[in-house]
Amino acid sequence: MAADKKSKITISDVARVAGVSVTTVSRVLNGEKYVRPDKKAAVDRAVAKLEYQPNLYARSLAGDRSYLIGLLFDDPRGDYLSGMQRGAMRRSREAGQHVVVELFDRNSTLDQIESFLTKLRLSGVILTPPVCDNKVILAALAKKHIPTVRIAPGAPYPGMAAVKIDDYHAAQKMTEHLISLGHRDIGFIVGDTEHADARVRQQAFRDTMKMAGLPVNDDWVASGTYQFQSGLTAARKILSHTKKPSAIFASNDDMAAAVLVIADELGLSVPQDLSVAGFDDIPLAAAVSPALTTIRQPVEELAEAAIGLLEQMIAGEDGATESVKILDFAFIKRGSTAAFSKK
Amino acid sequence: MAADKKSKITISDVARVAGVSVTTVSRVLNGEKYVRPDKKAAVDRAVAKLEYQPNLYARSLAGDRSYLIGLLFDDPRGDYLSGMQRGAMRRSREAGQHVVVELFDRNSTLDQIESFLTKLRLSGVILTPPVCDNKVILAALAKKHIPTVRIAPGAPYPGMAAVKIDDYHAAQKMTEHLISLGHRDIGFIVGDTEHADARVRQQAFRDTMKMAGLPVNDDWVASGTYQFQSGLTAARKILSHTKKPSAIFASNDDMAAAVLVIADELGLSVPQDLSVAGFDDIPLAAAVSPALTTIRQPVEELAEAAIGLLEQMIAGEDGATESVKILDFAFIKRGSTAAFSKK
DNA sequence: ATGGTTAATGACAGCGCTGTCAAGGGAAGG
DNA sequence: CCTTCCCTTGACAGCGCTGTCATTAACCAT
Repeated sequence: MAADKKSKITISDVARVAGVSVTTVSRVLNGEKYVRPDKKAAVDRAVAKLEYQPNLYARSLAGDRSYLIGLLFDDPRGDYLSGMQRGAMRRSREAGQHVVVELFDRNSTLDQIESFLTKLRLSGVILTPPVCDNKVILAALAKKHIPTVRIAPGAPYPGMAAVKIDDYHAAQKMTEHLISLGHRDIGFIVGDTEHADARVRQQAFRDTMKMAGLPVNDDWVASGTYQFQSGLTAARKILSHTKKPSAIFASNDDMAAAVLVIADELGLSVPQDLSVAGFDDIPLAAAVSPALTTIRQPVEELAEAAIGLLEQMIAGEDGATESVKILDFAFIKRGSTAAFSKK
Repeated sequence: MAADKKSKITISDVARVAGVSVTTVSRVLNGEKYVRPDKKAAVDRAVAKLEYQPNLYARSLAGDRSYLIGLLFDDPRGDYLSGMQRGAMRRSREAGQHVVVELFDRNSTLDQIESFLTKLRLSGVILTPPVCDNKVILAALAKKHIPTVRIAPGAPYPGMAAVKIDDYHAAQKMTEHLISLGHRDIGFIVGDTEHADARVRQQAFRDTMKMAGLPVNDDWVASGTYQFQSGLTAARKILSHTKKPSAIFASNDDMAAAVLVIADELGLSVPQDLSVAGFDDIPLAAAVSPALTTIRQPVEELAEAAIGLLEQMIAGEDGATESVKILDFAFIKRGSTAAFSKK
């Protein structure tokens, strides 16, 4: 197209070309009412012709708001993060916002957080687990009245929206799957209980076992941290007992993959001797052998939905603030689970 | 619209408390010279006392620069991205900058890129593969004179710094490892040749084989895209021939993991019947069974170094612009490679 | 002393935009 | 025909900071 338009063009250039005042241009840019259609058209034409780009910083300074959305996280599993970002960015672009990422771990101080927030004056924030349940951060956000959407949070937090899948239902479904295959001795690896979802998944497992009239043997329940390494330890612990379960349900795929490795070490073949189930459907799940039966979380969609809610909140739509959006999960049957066969 | 907390404090509040002019405060804030130590101290004290946070947008507007660093990528492997970000963020925070992430794939238009750049007026940009070799993006960045650091780029680009490991040397080392184990029939899976590193790794493999006086059998060279899926196809192709190689070197871990799966399918045991080598040392590499012998890229360090270089470029240090920083890789020996045993 | 530098500081004018307010014009109401 | 009210528009004053320039103090070398 036009090779180069160098000197930065401003709103007054647009005003001149469109034959209106800068105020009117500003109105059009911000979609305010009280602008006659013909003027609006003239402005739109001028904007297009000049390839005008409003100065983000001038807008932010004058309007006392920003066009930046913060995505705060604390070292989530890599694949989770990446999908989340992809979704958030795609949606933000449409909304004229940009995504600033920031890392907060449990060592972050209140000062750091407040400093970050006041400095960037974010127009909205998305919190991923486990930051979404970090009291300090939540309080700081609430105090500053920053629109916030939490992804897969634990307990609700007043004034903040949330997006999640139904972890309980999903974990229940997986447990039922194992039971329906004839397994009665089922082990479970708990995730990082700082994440609310880890607690819910465990609860669902226990409830479902109880409903089916099956006991949960504590020898076969081990706690992990959602990390692969922790899965190794947990699996070793569970499979060290003379009487072993015929199936293990791990709270996420990383740990389920670890079970596979330990089973291999112990000469147990999966799924003949041991069925293994995971959760999340990260790429790894399909990459291991046998591939993992798991639950798919629509990660990108979660992020997109979060940005959508944020937009509504920023726009001041009342309902949005307290809404909780639940997206569908998918049960993925692969080779790591099979019917129980006594031997 | 709740009446908010403490009224925002500005630079003039600081000036008043410190008993100096706003200009002087600004000088201290920006580390300019010509400020007497005692005044500087007074300002620092006032800043601390008031917990003053400069308004990012006012600074950007007035100073015509931003405090935002862009991290552009095009769907890199998840683990790579996550490490990259962690490193970039940690270092940026120290430098008072923030990281904006943005996705650019091959469908992004020049318009989108220019719009993004002029709107955010980034103070610097980091490019990850394969965006770092995207002509369109590079040209846009160069035209706007935005300080840019490329990570693992192909050919050098004038005016831009780069950070990388010595891919050639690393791939050479891996090839030598395989040869030293007694393998003579070695297969190779090429990565996405849009990434410069994929081309270099392949070249190193071929050169090293030649140096050792070993032929490269084209039946055993297959091309992939760095994705796990493509590794499946490539491995199937290579192992479909009657005469099979005794080792396969995949250009990254995802594809190496795929080789493991196919080997299992074909009843080949690793490493007894087939040695498999990867590259990158992503978490998956240690999670599969047997764990992969691979090359570790110091991803976070690469990102940190990139931000460091960016800082220098932003500060206007001459040498920085053209510098290429090479970080060390590490050779990781694990269970997937073993001495050749004829059978 | 005289002039020539360099160091240290402040006054002030914007940066490009939005919020506010005042004003003009028409439709509706009396 | 005059109000009243609402729609439509533009002038203008900042938002909080930095760049520029003028000014004074301090220091050297004549």
